[in-house]
Amino acid sequence: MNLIKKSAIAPADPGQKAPAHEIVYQRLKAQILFGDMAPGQAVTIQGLTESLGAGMTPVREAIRRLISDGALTFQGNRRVKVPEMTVADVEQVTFVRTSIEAELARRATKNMDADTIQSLENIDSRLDAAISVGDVEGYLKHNYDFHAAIYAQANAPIMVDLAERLWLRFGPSLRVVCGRFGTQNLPDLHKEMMDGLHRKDAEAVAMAMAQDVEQGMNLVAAVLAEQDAAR
Amino acid sequence: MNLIKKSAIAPADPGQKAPAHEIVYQRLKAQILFGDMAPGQAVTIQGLTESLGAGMTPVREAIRRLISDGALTFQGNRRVKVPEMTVADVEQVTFVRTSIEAELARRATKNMDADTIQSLENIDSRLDAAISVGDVEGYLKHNYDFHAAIYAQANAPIMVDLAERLWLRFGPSLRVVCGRFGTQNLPDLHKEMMDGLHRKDAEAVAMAMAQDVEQGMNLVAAVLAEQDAAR
DNA sequence: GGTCACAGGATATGATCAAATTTTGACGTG
DNA sequence: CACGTCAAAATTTGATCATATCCTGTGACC
Repeated sequence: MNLIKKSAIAPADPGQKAPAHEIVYQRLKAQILFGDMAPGQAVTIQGLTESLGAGMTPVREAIRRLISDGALTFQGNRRVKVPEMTVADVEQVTFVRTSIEAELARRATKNMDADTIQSLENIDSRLDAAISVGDVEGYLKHNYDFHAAIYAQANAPIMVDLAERLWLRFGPSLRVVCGRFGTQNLPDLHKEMMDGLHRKDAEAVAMAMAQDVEQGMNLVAAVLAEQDAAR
Repeated sequence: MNLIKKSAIAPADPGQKAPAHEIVYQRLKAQILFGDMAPGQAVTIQGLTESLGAGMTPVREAIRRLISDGALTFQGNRRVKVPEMTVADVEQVTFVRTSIEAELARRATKNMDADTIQSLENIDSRLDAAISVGDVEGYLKHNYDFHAAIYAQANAPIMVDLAERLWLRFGPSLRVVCGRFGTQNLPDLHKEMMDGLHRKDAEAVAMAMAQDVEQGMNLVAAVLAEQDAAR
């Protein structure tokens, strides 16, 4: 029997149970969500096999999933790139996000327990800290975590799945927004949400969520319009 | 220029430009949407390579895309199957579909031209014909086409994409509904939509669409509840 | 400016390895 | 003696890789 294990590419991986294509997918997803990818940037299979140390097949599968998610686009010729949103795209995303995420917030409020509220407070503190020191990646991560932690309480996996898919679409553009405005000038309504959660006022939380979403999307739209005008 | 075309495996297909994984994806999607797949049915890669005459890689990629679409589920053990919806799932799908598809109908009404209205009438006629003869597959196809043709006018690709994704989720269950109730007893509000389209009354069309969606989803929920009760 | 060859990259195949399910058989118990 | 339980072999299916083939865009050359 062959006792020599195959070359372990991933260094120091505690949970090596997940298949390679899953790992590749998660890593690419994180890169897209948290701003390592710029809109318009080309994505090549062979480039990823090197940078991620994985084979072609897992990378191909991960890319297909991300294309289906809307996180990458397939440009007829068989090249793949990070999509560049248009103002019309932002408008559609805004409509759907407002609808879905407000409802998720509403449902989450009803299931919310004290422990989760506390951990939300913690996440929001870290978020504020990241904002104050201009840590863009930290801002993006904690902001995502804040929303995700709320939605996780909604007990609505399908809606969460759809919401996540939409985040993947505007993730790269959010990075651009941060580059343009800096983290200091990114308002949010997290405090209002926390108020509503403490009071168990589902409608207040839903409304705050809707406004939070709209505010964020408006910033994205503004940057895109600015870019269009400059061109 | 090379005038000799590459060996065409598929016989007599004018558009042989599509790559294998795309063809496999489209065929599986159609099978899921139009009822060739039963909820709970196992999907094996090797089975598909045989039944579709394709290699493993294209089949794998198509399956990943469909998993991302929610049309198939990945059961931890790395097996794949057609998902079985729960009542809670139906409820979530209903909420989102109502919101998105009503809005799509609203927007489509504003862009609707006479030719498209005519072709909608034609589709609806074929739909009625399929209903009256109990042609389940025809019913599913034409019903889908009717909705798709409306949404195509909305000029909102992202929302259409999301809507399509939701159709893939409940497609297999719809087949079960037809098996339970027959096509005769499946009401719809297509006539009301057509009325609204002729009058260019976007709100009326949106409301009819919302009711149509809700009605259909209620049937699915009813069948699922029945199955749960029987167990 | 048009054509052709070349290079980079994507697609597709089959082989090989690993994991999970199913089959099979042995054993103990009622 | 029949049956149920458990375990290990065998088979089925999934995951990954290396390689071959094909497409697309580019640049050299006429």
